[in-house]
Amino acid sequence: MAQSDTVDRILDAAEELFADRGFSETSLRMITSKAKVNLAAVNYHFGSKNALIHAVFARFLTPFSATLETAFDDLEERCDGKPPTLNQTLWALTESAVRMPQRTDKGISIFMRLLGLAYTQSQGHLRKFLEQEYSEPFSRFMRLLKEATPQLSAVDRYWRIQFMLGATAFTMSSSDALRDILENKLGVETSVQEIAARLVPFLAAGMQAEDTMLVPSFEQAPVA
Amino acid sequence: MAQSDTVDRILDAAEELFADRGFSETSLRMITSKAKVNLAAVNYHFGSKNALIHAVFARFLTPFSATLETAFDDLEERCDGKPPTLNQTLWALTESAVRMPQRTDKGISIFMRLLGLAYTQSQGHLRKFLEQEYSEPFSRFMRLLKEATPQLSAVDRYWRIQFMLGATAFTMSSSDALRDILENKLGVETSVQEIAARLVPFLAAGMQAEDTMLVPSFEQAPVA
DNA sequence: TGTACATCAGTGAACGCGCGTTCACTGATGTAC
DNA sequence: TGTACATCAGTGAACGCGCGTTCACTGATGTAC
Repeated sequence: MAQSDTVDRILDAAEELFADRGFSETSLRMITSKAKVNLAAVNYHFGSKNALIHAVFARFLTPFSATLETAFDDLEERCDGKPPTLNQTLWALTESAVRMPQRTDKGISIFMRLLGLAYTQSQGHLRKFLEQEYSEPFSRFMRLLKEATPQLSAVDRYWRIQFMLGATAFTMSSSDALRDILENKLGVETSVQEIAARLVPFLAAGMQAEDTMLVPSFEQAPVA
Repeated sequence: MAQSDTVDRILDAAEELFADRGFSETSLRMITSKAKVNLAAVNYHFGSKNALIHAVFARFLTPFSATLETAFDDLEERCDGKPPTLNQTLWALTESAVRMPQRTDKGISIFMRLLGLAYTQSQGHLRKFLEQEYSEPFSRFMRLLKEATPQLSAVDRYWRIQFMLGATAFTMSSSDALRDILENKLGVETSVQEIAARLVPFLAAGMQAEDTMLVPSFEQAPVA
């Protein structure tokens, strides 16, 4: 074995296994045997299992957040002064994700599934790590969303952003399984790009929905 | 201790811990000590940890699916012959969930969070169990969605249903945490009912979005 | 150029721990005769 | 009414196992003099 592709082999194996099975369902023994590497190598190179999880995220999030920053820079420049629209903002994010240099062909779906898991599995250490390292592009995205939806109250906007995150994280995080079902049931193949192209209009429409609380038979129409 | 509230105490404790931390992060020792019950009692009454997980789901899904069936019956009767609208269908589901008799005040959010986890954590046995036991109301809901959105192609509808499920499962599954943030940041209290009241218009708008693929700078506008 | 030492990637085996599960047992209650 | 037995909920202690981590060690490469 060459000198230190060991680190990369561990990261590759861990990334795929984590995406497949979640963090606590993936043992170091699975990772090291998939990576064809000694069990102790993980602790030698990374220090702990948690630190390995952080490294897996850092490897794709660091370049992604850089790409995203420049995409937002470009967008704001093109709009000189005026705030970008919701569609433009969502597409800037989507494009950045799709255009990221991929290590493998299933790169994006692994990447999305990991993000979904980060939100979903209750790994306190990971959430803390992500907040520390990547709060900046996240806040910027939130600011752009805010400027693109001035008609929404803060509370409405807050919840609709959660709905968007949910639809995205959930769909992308199970997209391999979903795509399989779709291919079997409907005989259609779907790329991540195509899913994104379907998702963005859905999200944009949801974000901009009128709050018509004309509800057939609900006890009391709640706050508008 | 009385004769067999043991079973219920185990179910109560398990339900709450699973919702908080996920399945594999919750040990039988946590459950039995929270329930103030002997460790061996879980295997005595349920047979295994997996069977306990199934029992937790069955306890709330069985009455819920009954409620849902009658809600759909009512709805279809009221519409006599014509297919119910998307809004009516979504509200029938929402109302059934909200109206379910609750064991505790945080009943619904636990219930929603468990459903989210079921989708999200890769517990093969659980998915199999749910498909076996509750496929009927699920298929019926899918059929109603189909009839309420005749303008959509099968593929579009498929993906948009995934987006809806994602937004719902994700939001509801972390709704306690989200609500806390909201109360701290914006000083607003939000009930599950209010979240639902915000979610339904978002979903309906997303489902009925026009597929305007007028995209600023995406390499190739994908299939419509 | 040759020797001594330091550094570093990697290894094999073991560590202690918490896990789900099992097993022999208890003690209360119900049933048969 | 009294005795023998069966049933059943629950218990305490232990089982074997897989986990993340540690530790003493190896062997190759680089550096100092």
